[in-house]
Amino acid sequence: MNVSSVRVPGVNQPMCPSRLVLEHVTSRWGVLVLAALLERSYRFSELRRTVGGVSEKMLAQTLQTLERDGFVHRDAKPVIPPRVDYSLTPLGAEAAEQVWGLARWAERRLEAVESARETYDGARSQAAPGPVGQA
Amino acid sequence: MNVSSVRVPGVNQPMCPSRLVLEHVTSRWGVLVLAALLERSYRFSELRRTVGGVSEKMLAQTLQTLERDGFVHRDAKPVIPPRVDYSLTPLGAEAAEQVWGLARWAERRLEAVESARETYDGARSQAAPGPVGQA
DNA sequence: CAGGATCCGTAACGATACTG
DNA sequence: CAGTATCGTTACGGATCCTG
Repeated sequence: MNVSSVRVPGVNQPMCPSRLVLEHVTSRWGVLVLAALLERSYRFSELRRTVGGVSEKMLAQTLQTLERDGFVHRDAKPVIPPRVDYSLTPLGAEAAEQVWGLARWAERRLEAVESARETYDGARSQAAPGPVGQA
Repeated sequence: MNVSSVRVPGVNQPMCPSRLVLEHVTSRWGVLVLAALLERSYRFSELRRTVGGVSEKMLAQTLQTLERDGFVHRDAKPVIPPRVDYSLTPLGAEAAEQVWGLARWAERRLEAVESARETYDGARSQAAPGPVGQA
């Protein structure tokens, strides 16, 4: 795969298919769901509480996407009240470890990034004096 | 960092800051820009052509975000017509290799994912008979 | 040529209500 | 409990115009 292999004339056209997989696992809730399931399996609303801040709709949608891609296994027990357990497949565990690795890298370099941001923002406020203006 | 460290009551609240870094580097154009710059430095519209399908606005925005995070170096030469070269900082090279690694993983597992999707889609069409209905 | 400002359509997202 | 359906909002992304 090389960078030029994209194909996006108008809007969200296909582009390279692996890009889609990447977007699924790095999606806002995808990362958190994978990370949570890396530890153990969860039920739906249990997962919802654990992740925190995710709507039912988005959680369901995220789980379906991840299930369709073969990353999570959905175990729906035919009981009343319903009980559904979600867990990682081997492929999903791989995915989870990948994104978790990336997340840990981001965390390790967070200080460097924040430092860079301060430098950047500082340099910009020189050009456009703010409350500290030395006019 | 653990999954519960998120904080998103209403909308796009802060959550864990490393999540932001992750979103920047895995963003739609962020990945492609980093990947492109991994090979060599580029000028603005050169990069625009290389990535393909990115609008001026989004490319500028992506580059600014990446520059602010300390991932890309912006070298604006004071000439007419303007010439601006973009390249990776050491930190940016690290980021690029990380996401590139993830992208390559996605590519390696693409077949497994697509196979999983077929299984998933196939199973669903059993429940809701389509054009192949065996009624 | 590099990019800022503006306008606008789309689609992602969140909240709520409802169903099995 | 585990979702689906609907609706309103928002912000993301693209096209265009314009300036240094």
